[in-house]
Amino acid sequence: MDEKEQLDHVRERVIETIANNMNLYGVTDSIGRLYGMLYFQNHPMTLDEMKEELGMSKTSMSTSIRHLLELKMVEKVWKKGTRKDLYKAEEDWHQTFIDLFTIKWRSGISMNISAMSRAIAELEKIIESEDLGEEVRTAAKTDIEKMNAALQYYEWLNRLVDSFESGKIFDFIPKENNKE
Amino acid sequence: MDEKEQLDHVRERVIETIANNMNLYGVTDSIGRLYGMLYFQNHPMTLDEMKEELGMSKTSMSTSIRHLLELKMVEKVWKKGTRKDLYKAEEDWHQTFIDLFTIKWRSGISMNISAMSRAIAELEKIIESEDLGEEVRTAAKTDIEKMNAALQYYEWLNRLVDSFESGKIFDFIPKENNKE
DNA sequence: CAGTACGTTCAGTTTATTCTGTACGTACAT
DNA sequence: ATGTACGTACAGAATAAACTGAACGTACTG
Repeated sequence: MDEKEQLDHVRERVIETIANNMNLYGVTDSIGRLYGMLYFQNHPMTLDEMKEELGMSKTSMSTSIRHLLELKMVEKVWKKGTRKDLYKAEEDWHQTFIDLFTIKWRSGISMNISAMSRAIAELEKIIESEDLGEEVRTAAKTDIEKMNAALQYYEWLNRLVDSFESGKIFDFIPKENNKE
Repeated sequence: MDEKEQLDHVRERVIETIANNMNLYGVTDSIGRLYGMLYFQNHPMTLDEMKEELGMSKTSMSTSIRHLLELKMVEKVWKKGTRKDLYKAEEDWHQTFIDLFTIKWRSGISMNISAMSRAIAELEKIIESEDLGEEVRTAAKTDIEKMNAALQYYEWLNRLVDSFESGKIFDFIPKENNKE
């Protein structure tokens, strides 16, 4: 068997594994495959080249790349002389991981925090009502407790994401493992 | 307006927010809603009660609960006297977060690590071939480099998940925030 | 000013996922 | 044993997501 073929075959298998893994990040297989392909390509690619390489429509390449751009897994590259847009894969996966978390989680967290806070305030107002059945008051109180617990969690999560974003997480879990 | 209604309304809104957020964890809306509902219910529930409460089929409840069980977001509760299965929501969200990560990521990580390792070994074997075009050799070498970088990332991720699973992450990011 | 080479929007189609109702198996009760 | 109450497998229907090709807008080219 030809070595070039072997090489391609190994590459493809690895790309498939990467794509598969990227499901965990909330990314579809085909977008994952696109990323994997770009990662092993040693030069930025145009949409047409991607389309060619993956045998998919240009539309798909366009939307997939946009998706990857939003997640900062891919960046646009400028090259004079060509009118086509060029894209390359972000190579630092630690950074990719962090960006992904930051982008996807941050807004969700803050939405939850504000929703919980608002809800707690409303429940506290309800509790103040004079004419209130005892069982309703108890229910409101336990709800408030649960929401406070949730709030505490979201704030913890926020601090976790902070430590990702600032890179401080690497003080705690270093990129290089010295231990073994 | 009746206070009981208000209470229910607030609760529902919060549940909706939670469900929405759980998308980030790779869980569908309706499963998220089921979890949220269970979280605010102050007693374990049967499948029939859930079905009633959410207005969905019992089949859905059964499969959704199984899903939540797998993620350890819900646990089965025993109560003598009834033949029905009872389920309650895991209340500690920090723990839930950790379990989720551990369960969903661990296997993916190790699959990737082994896939990468195997691929690297194969490429190194290819490089050893005497009759090998120079450009193929170079390509193989850069691929190996990229795979090594990926490997380093996965090992980092594994150590991160370790710190979640062991609870050591809380030494670094404490559950209670003392700072502000 | 055409003319061409791009990327992207949009509507329709295909494919995958979620949801439901019926049917089934098991375990307990009588 | 017979009946009943439960959870779940399974197949089909409803819903959502991914993918495509044609049409469009923009920007560069001659």
